[in-house]
Amino acid sequence: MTDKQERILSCGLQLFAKNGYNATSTSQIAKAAEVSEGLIFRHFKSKEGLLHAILKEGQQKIDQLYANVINETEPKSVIKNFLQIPFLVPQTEYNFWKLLFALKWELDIDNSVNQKPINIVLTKAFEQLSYKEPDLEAAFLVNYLEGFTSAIVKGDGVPDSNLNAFLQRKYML
Amino acid sequence: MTDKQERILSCGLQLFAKNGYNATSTSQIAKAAEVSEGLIFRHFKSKEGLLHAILKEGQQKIDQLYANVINETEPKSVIKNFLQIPFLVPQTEYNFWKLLFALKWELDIDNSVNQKPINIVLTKAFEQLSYKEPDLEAAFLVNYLEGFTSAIVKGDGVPDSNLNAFLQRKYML
DNA sequence: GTCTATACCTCGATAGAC
DNA sequence: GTCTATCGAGGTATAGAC
Repeated sequence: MTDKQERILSCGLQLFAKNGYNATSTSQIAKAAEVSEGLIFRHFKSKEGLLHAILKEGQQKIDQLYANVINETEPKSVIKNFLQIPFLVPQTEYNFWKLLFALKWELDIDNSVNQKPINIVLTKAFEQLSYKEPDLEAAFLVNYLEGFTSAIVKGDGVPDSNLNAFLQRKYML
Repeated sequence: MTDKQERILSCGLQLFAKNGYNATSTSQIAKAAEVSEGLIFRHFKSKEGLLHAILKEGQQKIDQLYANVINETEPKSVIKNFLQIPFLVPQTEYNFWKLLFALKWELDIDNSVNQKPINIVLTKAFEQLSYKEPDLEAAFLVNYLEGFTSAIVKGDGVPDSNLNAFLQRKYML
C-alpha cells in the first residue's frame, strides 16, 4: 500500500462521510488527496471499488468493537459491554460510522451481519439473569443502541454518559 | 395544484425514497410522471425546490402523528401513544419516512424540530409517574423509538407488535 | 431540444526501482 | 529491459437548467 493509495482511502472516507457517496466526485477526492484522478481508477477499479476498499478497511474495527460483547461470558458484563460500545469508538473514527449510517439508506449496504450474533448473546444474557422475555429485552436494547449511536454520530458530539450510567442502574449492572 | 404537478410530487417521492436524492435525476422523474422535464423546473424552480415541496407536503402528516402525544394529558397515555407512533404510519407512507431517514444523512435535513416538544412531554409524563430520573427515561425511549422506526422503515416490514406489547407491560401502561 | 458543466472512466506516456 | 506507480489529456454520457 503506497502513500498515495492511503491518501486516496483516507480522503475518500472523509468526503463520502461528509457529503455522501453520490454527491462526492472522484475528481474531488483526487484533488483532496493530491493525486491524479486516473490513479484512483488504477488502484480501485471504479468509484464503487474505492468505497468497498474503504469499507473493508473499517470492518476490522467494527469486529473488534463487537468482540468485547461476543466473547464475554458473565451475563451482566455482556449487557454492560454492549451498552458501552458507543463510548469505545474514538472520535477519529466517527467519519466511518457516519458513512455506514448513510450508506444504509443511500445504497443498500447494510452490515446487519454483525447484528445477529449480538442479538443472540444479549438474549442469552437476559435469560441467564432470569428476565421473563429475554428476546424482547434484547430487541429493545438493540433498537435503543441503534438510535443512540445514530444520534451521537449525527450530532458529532460526545455520547452522553449520563444516559449510560442511568441504564447501568436500571439494569443493575 | 394540477394533475401533472401532483404526479411530479408523487413520482419524485417514490424515486427519491427508493434510490436516494442525488442518485435520482430530474429526467427520471419526468419520465415516471409522464411529463416533460422542463415542467418540473417551471413548477418547482429546481430539483431541490421539488424536494422541499415534497417535504412540505409530508410535514402535515408528521405533525398529526405527534399531535396524539403532545395533546395527551394522562401521563400513561402519553407514553403509550408515543410508543404507538410507528404503528400509526400507514404502509403507503413508508416511502416518505424512508426519505426522511435518508435525507438526515445525505443532505443535512433534520427534522428534529419535532423532537424537542416530544421530549418535554415525555419527561413530564415520567415525572408525574414518579420515576426517579424522568429526563433520562424519556431520552432512553426516544432513542429506542428512533432505532425501532429506522428498522421498520428500512426493512419495509410491518412493525413487530410483540415488542410494543412487551413495553406496555414493562412500563405498566 | 439545446446548452454547459461535470460525472466516471480510459489509456498512452513517463519515471524510477530492480 | 521489465514492472509498477503515477500523471494528465481526452472520451462519452448525462446531469441540471431553461
